[in-house]
Amino acid sequence: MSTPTGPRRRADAVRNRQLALEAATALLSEPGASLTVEAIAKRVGLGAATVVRAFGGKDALLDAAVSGLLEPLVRRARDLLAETTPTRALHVFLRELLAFQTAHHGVNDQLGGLDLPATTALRADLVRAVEEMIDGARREGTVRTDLDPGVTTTLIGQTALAVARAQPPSQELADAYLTVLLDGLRPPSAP
Amino acid sequence: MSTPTGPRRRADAVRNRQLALEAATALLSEPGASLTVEAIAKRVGLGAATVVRAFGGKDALLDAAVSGLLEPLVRRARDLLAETTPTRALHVFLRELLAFQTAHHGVNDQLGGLDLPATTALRADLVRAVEEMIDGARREGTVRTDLDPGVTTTLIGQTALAVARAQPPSQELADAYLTVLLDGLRPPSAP
DNA sequence: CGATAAGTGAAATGTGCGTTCCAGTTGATT
DNA sequence: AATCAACTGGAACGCACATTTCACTTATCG
Repeated sequence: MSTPTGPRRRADAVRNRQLALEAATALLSEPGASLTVEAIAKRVGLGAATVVRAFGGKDALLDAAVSGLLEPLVRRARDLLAETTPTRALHVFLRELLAFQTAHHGVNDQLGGLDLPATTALRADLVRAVEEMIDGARREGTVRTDLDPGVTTTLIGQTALAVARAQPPSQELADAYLTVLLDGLRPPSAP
Repeated sequence: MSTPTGPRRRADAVRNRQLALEAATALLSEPGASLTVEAIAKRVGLGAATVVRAFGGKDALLDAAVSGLLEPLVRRARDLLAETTPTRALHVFLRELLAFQTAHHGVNDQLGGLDLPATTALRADLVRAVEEMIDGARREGTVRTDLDPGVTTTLIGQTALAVARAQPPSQELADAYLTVLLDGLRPPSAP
């Protein structure tokens, strides 16, 4: 496929687009951030119009920002699945997922009414990867099989969201979640 | 204390106030409900102004509605503490708490930026009751003691919230949560 | 350079929502 | 029935945001 030659893009516009993306990404990790276009613009000394235009709308900007955060996480999940046993992948990944949610508190908070296609797709990838881990772990006998696999996945996802919503989010709380979740997911009579 | 004699209150105003409260309460249990003053008003055929005036503001209306839902739950928690052992109270109450969240999906969803004093107070009561259950259950040896009690309470509360946010909320999911949570909360080497 | 299209941001516009106004209506009291 | 304060709801207002406009600026290229 050939890169379609659109109208010329000026270097400063490209740089401003990058600045806006970084500002949005930074705000996503701050608990009380307002996440308005003006707030994002002010953070890098741009006008609101410039920020919006660079992405064609606020939704697209946030979609890009969230996707940028999610992408490495999805890659990590896939890598773990390839490198190690499902059980170990599940344990390691859950720890990292909860740490991610603790660090990027705002990622799932104010995003309710927005249309974020790339983010939605990445989330689906994440769910698929976790399902694979659970499926494998069940086969290995380290995860209980008396629950529906899909329900188990949802449970894990919602648990991750819950960590992000705690006030304040703390690593201690995330650790407690992980401990309880993993113990609760074990087969009722396993070591 | 004597009831302060304010201006006369007409019967239809009292009735409309009640209608508005019921409409708000009903909307709180509907997943996709918009929860705007207009939506509440339209539901009972009143004007938006009337609905707002009856409570002195949207926040006060929702505070009353949510409190009305929460009150029986708090009473139930206290009753269980008085009637039975902490362990049994914890198990029974958790099941009912999750059922409540499943039924009243919207209660915690769109309420972020609002000021709800009565609701906040009731929530604190609820937290206190659950803390008491956990404390007692720990003493009875049915809940693990390697986690901070406060963290354990937060964990339970966030789990309840997570149930409400699932799409769609189902009793099956709530049951799965309960199973995993209770198994995970047991001391690592208990039956 | 000089020409010109791309880019910029302050201000204008549009939208959704809670709240307030006010002219008209209605329940209560005598 | 007559009076009057309480009540009502459509319209106006205020506010917070996202988005668009447009006169001005600036990077880019011959």
